[in-house]
Amino acid sequence: MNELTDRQKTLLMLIIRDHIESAQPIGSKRLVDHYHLKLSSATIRNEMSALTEMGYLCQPHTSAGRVPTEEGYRYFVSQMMDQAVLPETVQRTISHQFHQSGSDVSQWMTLAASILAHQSQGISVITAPHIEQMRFKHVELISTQGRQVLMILVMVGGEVNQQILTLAEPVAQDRLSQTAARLNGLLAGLAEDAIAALPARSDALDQDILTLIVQDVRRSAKSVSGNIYTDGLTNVLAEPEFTETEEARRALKIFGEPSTLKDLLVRTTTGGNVGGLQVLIGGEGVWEELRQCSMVVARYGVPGMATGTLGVLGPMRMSYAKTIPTVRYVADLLSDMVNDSISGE
Amino acid sequence: MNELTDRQKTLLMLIIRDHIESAQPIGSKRLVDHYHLKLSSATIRNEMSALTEMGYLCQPHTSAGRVPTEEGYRYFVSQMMDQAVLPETVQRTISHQFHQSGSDVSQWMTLAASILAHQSQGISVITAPHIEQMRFKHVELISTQGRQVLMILVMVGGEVNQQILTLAEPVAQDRLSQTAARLNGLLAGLAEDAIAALPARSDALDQDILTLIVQDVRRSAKSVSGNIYTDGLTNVLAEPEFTETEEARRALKIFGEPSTLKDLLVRTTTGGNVGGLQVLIGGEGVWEELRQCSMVVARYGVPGMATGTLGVLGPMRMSYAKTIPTVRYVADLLSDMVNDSISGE
DNA sequence: TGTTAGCACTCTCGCACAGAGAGTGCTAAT
DNA sequence: ATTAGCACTCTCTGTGCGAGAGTGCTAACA
Repeated sequence: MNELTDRQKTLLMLIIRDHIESAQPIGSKRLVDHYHLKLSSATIRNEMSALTEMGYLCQPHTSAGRVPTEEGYRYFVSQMMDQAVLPETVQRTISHQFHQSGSDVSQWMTLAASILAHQSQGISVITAPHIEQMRFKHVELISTQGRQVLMILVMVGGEVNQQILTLAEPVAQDRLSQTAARLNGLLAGLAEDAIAALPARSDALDQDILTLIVQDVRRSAKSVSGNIYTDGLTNVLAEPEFTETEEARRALKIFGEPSTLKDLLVRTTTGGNVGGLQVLIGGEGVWEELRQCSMVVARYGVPGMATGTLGVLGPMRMSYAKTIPTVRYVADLLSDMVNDSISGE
Repeated sequence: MNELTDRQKTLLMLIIRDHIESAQPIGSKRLVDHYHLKLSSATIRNEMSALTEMGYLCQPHTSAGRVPTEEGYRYFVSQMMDQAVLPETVQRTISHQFHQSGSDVSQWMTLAASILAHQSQGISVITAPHIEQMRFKHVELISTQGRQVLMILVMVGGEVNQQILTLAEPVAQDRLSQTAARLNGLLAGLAEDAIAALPARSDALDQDILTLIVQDVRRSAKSVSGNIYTDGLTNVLAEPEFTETEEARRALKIFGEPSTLKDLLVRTTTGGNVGGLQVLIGGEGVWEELRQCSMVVARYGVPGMATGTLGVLGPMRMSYAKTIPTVRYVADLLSDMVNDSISGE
């Protein structure tokens, strides 16, 4: 397959780069003029014709310039994947922003989504890190008036769940505190199944709370990937391929339903090893709605402990040269932060 | 101003209602046919001409049907405001959904945003309830490995802040618990200024934590309105007035920048009393980007204690008959929930 | 053999133009 | 006060034509 001569290669790269910028079909004459090539347009035409035959280019109609095919984009991406590096100044800016921000996971996520969207001019999506082995760390019971009790559950890794319980009858704060203390001693470091396997408690209140804790831990563990953060929805509306609102609508609708979105991210990255970065071009034949779009996705986190997915969606014509290194850099950054927050425990 | 005859009134209402449905200029003939009026098209034309002169209607061009002006919409809304009621079945569905959902504020918000967007086919926006007098309820300090400490701060009303502190030196969980207990006794029910006015503590750790608590409470109180929840961004893309992407983009861009959005909501509802519902038509001359849009906004919550804002943005042609009662109903519902959660303390 | 100049061909895009259709305003009759 | 009739205006749609851009092919050239 890879029988491209050097000249064809550079030509192809040039065409794609130009088309990404200009959003227009690229003609032979234009190419010569624009890049001061030492070749005539006729030669270029021959090469273009060859590239078209090989499936890297196509023409919207008989007498228009060439436009990259999905295959063309794939080649383009595979070629520039390694060499694309984020300028150090940008790296510093981003890392600075992260260190400025709070230490709250949801703040990281929002920030990362914002950075990705802004840098890539696309739509960014991130799932919060999912703790794969959810382990109990601490529970706190705070009485409010009457039978309402605020339960705060802290997991190893820093995830905090809060929930309001309604007990059968009012219980004094003292007793609640004792219960919490007992359970803290009992459950420290245990995973869901271990907790569920514990023998029944003699104290009824203990037992009730215990049941609720199991429920809560289980719910946490089940949510395949936590919350989804997204940003930059309006970025793509500026792109010429979306002047037809219908196209834009179809793509954006995916982001309306969180469940679909989650599904998309999960499917695209099942088994993807952290650090590996995937570029999905034109929906890869699977996602009909995204036929005109590309996604750059990566997993981040610590495998086996806590991982999440992040990505950028944009038109197939998006600036891979910017998006790919940005996604990679942010993924690495988040991995570090997750790592710190785990090993810090 | 209000010199409309009964016939003009019904005619105006009919025209606007029809235009909201059809999105097209309404002609005299069409009106007669469609609604089986006992009048001829010529009579209608005279009346329409009068309504046009009074500023309630206008024509896109000399020989097209009539389209409501902003003034026309205002009249329409003022007339139907009172009588618009949400069908009981819908009310039940909504209230059911709320009672099904968790007791977490962020869950309420997401749900409310989703319901509003879905019912009104517009873009919904809600600010989380802002506790106006932030009062301390409980603090919890949980040691993690090393000098990192997870501080969980609970406010009266159930708001929970979590934060990771880095102490100067490692401190055992025992000592942290004692500190927390001391502070809990000391600070219960106090507001920010009262905490700040306390005399310095003899214990250095106590003092440090105290300072951080003040900071945190202050930060909570300062965030004019908590998080912003929004939904239904893609709904409006279906509307014909947004086939020109440029228009859509301008309106949607507002929702890209949370700060702008917050500003918008705050400005539109300053001093607005809870329960009062405002309809802003065509940006009211202030919001250039929203010239083609309308907003239905309301405040909810308990004045002086905790309030928030919610609203729906849609094209000027949006279905006020559905949106207004929905916004009102959801606002009331949220007010009740906020009320319960406060008085329950 | 690879490259280039030239040329005929094709297809889109923009524009002008005409006719249909819808709606109006006005006037005169009821 | 209402209505029928009519002339007028304006948009919308489809058609046709010329300009422009780009191609593929052939023949000449290094």
